[in-house]
Amino acid sequence: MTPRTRRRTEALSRDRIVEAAVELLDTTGEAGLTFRTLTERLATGAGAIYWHVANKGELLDAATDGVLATALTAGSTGSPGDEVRAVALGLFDAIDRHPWLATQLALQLSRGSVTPRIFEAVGRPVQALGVPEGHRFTTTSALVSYILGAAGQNAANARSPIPHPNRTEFLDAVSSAWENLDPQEYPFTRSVAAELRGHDDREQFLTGVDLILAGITAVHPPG
Amino acid sequence: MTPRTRRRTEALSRDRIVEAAVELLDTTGEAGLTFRTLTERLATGAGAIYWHVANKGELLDAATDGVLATALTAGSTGSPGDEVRAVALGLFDAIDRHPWLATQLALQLSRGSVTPRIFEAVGRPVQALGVPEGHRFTTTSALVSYILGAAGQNAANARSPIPHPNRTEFLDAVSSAWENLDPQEYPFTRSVAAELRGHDDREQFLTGVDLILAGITAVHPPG
DNA sequence: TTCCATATTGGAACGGCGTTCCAGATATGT
DNA sequence: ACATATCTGGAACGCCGTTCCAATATGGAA
Repeated sequence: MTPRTRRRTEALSRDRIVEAAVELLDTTGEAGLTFRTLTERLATGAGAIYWHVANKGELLDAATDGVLATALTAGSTGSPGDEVRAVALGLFDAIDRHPWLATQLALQLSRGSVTPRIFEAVGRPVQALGVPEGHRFTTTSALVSYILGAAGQNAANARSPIPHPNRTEFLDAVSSAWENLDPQEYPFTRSVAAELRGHDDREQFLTGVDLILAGITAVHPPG
Repeated sequence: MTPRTRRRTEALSRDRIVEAAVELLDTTGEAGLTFRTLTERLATGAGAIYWHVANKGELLDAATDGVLATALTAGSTGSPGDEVRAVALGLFDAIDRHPWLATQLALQLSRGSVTPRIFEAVGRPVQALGVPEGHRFTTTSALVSYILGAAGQNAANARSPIPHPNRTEFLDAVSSAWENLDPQEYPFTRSVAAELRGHDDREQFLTGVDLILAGITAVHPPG
């Protein structure tokens, strides 16, 4: 089964290309993935890559699909509320690990298989929560919007232009900036600058999920 | 006051450049704004533009600032809940009119003056809603996340790769696609495909805002 | 084993992008 | 009026995604 003539390097394949693309995206950011860096990393030429992948968009789609698949494999254990939290956290953490995911999800939501996958994962526990027919689509949409919006903002912070050595220092800087805003124009923002300091992103994200869950049970009381 | 020697064309200025950029973004999309189309539109050279604007990022920032300013001028009339709805709708409509805003807001949220402006507009009525100190930052963040997430998804649909002649046809196509999904893997998504048909984006967006408002009053009962 | 059609590869080349550079034109202060 | 600072237009640079194609590797038929 071993080919008589051994290849110089491991055979190129769509999977190997996508894997390298994800690695480049994770380590060097969205701007770090170019066909030139990719050809260098894979020790090949552009034409070879284009034989396996139609264009950069398809490459990004494939990268998104792969990462998303592992993010959405949540075991359906616990109450519907717990499951919503689990799915939400799965997406949040995936976007946190791969900030480029936020951009891609925003771009792909209109097409492709991304929307149904996310919708299914969030909608199932929503239905189990007792949301009546006719409200399930809207309710699930609201949750998905929040999840992607919050995770996206988090990702935006992650790929901030100015890199910050540690999180405390970063929060201090933003908090101080808020405290120095014009008191006439920004009274509220100034007043919550202290709350910003030392908050945990994940925890805050979950609090938001709970807020929406509370709204769901308030609007659609169980029983 | 009129200069002795009349200019061939109206004098170039930062404002005129930003104005042209917004127009190009609105009419030809994010990819339609290039320094070449801009020089053509303004009948000048690249160097002239770079004299007034540092780079493309600053140009996009300025365009975002301008559009956002008009979007956030909401008269504070009505109950706190109404005001939250008004601010949310203002942002939603602005992003609907200028789909490129969604991308820019996601990019700029970490820096610049964008975050405080939005935070202030949303946070003031949140405070008026009776949310106690220590919860205001998190609550406002949740609302902002939902607003930007939902509006962003809407914008993604707007700049869909395949242009759709009318909305009904577009919804029919997506709805049919959902109904044809694998029954084993996508039972929920299939079951809500009908709800997708004929829904109104703005209305659905507001329903989500109300859901969160209901959650806020449930978690922090007034009085 | 030899041969050939097909599958795959590497790299040169193309047009378009953001940006830089600079010679010249235009405005301003004395 | 002239010297200085401001502003302009366009050529050129390097990088991008993508296309094209000659060269190579592969696998079945003869």
